[in-house]
Amino acid sequence: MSQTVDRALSILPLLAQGPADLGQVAERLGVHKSTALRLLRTLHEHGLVYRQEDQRYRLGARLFALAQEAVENLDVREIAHSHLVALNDRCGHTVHLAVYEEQEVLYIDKVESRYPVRMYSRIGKPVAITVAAVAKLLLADLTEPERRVIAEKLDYPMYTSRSTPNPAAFLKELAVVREQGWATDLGGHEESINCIGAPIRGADGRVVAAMSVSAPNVVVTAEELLTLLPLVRRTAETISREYSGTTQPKKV
Amino acid sequence: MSQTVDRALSILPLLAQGPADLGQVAERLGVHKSTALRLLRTLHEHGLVYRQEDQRYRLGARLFALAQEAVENLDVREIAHSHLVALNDRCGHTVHLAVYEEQEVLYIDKVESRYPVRMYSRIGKPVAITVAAVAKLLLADLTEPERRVIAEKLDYPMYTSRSTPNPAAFLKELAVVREQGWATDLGGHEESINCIGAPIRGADGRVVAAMSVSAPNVVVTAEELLTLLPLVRRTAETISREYSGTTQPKKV
DNA sequence: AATGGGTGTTGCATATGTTGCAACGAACTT
DNA sequence: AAGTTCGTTGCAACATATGCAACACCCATT
Repeated sequence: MSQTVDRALSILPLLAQGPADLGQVAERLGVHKSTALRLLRTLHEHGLVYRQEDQRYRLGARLFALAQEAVENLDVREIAHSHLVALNDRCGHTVHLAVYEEQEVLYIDKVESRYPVRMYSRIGKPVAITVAAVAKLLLADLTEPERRVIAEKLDYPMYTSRSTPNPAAFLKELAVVREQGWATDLGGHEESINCIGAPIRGADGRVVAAMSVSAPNVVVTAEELLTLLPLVRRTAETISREYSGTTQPKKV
Repeated sequence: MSQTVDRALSILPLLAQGPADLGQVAERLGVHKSTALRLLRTLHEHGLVYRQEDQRYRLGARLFALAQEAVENLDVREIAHSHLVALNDRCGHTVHLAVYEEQEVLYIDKVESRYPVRMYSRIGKPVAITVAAVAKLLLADLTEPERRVIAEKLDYPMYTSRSTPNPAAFLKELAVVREQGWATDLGGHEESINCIGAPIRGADGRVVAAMSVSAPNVVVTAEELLTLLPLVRRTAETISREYSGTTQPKKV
């Protein structure tokens, strides 16, 4: 809606791919060098862009700080955190919390496994949306037309032989998840890693977040992991209740 | 330099403090509501701002993704990571990697402690600059006038009785660190937590990053932690060598 | 040494894009 | 049903961002 701001913001994803000099930025933006310079300067003043010694620009430090503050202000995260830690204490595995936002699912909290073999993931990292247990839970709660539209739009990378292969399979899986109220990812993302997850609901019953427990085969088999399901579901329900409680007196 | 972009970007730190509605944003920005609306819309299109159900705006998901991509593109981090993990394997404690940028020191990587008692920190979080071992290392490498200017500008919160109290003490500490080539934080941030750190240098000898090992008193005493110093310094030197190697053929 | 291409940078006139206004609509209170 | 409050839209006036051309600078080449 605002051309100038639009151009300035387009620089960010561009720099996310790697550092670039003024000429490159101007070219890829389709504007004159002097224009690009002024936009970059403004971004720089706000700390979103950093100028390294070789004069090239890259993303700046304030971005981290902003993302940091943002995540700490999420209500669900705050409420859920202690419960996630408690769950980790009991089972020892990696625990994740994720939300859905604008076509993306992303982790907003994580408690690391106590076992030496850990799975790779990071807060803020977009989730493998077609296979992750938390993604299935969050998408399963959308309306049927929404689910169809998104399922069609997605890519279906075959991380492993057990990855969700296409929209039809994904929609079917979402229906199952919706029905049973929990989800799994059995080697669909990484051959040797299994997850089980459960939804966290707001006062109106809608899914506001999803949590999961992940563990590699070498630590526990899929069957053993599934025995934790009741515990995971109870934890999710506890968080749901607490979250509903605090948000019931809906502030305006 | 660009008024429109400047205004738009000023919205981000504003929303970092918590969600706000259109009126609040317009007021705190000092512009008309319609103007604020258009800026917010542009930010929204780029995913930097999210509109929650109650119509209020808060920071959006893409911020995380951007910060994520940015951190993964840092050369030092990539080179250092495996060494940090190896160090953690050997000693079990929390390992941090930090850089200095525009008056701030921030963590860009972290390997969690294997012990149940962990210290709180998060990648992207600005470091307690007056006490942290990594901060001392990074600042100690600046020129003398730079150090003086920064030391004067900083706040000196007394986290504990052993926190650095004022600019003079800080400058003195930096001189020591600069001389000896390593740094400590013995209960200066959290009474019960000690850290030891070492610098990572580029080909020209300048400090490009700093790493540290942190452990709470309940796990190891400060003396025991100090026995790890040679190991930490060796690791930092290994990383320095590898980093210098890759950046020697200075790209233009 | 001097020249040439490659950067990033500045001042300026033009016109493009942004602004505030006022009026509308929707949702919620009284 | 009238009265708030909030978000939204179209429009005309103005301020602001734009591209240009010229400059400054650094490095490599001759």
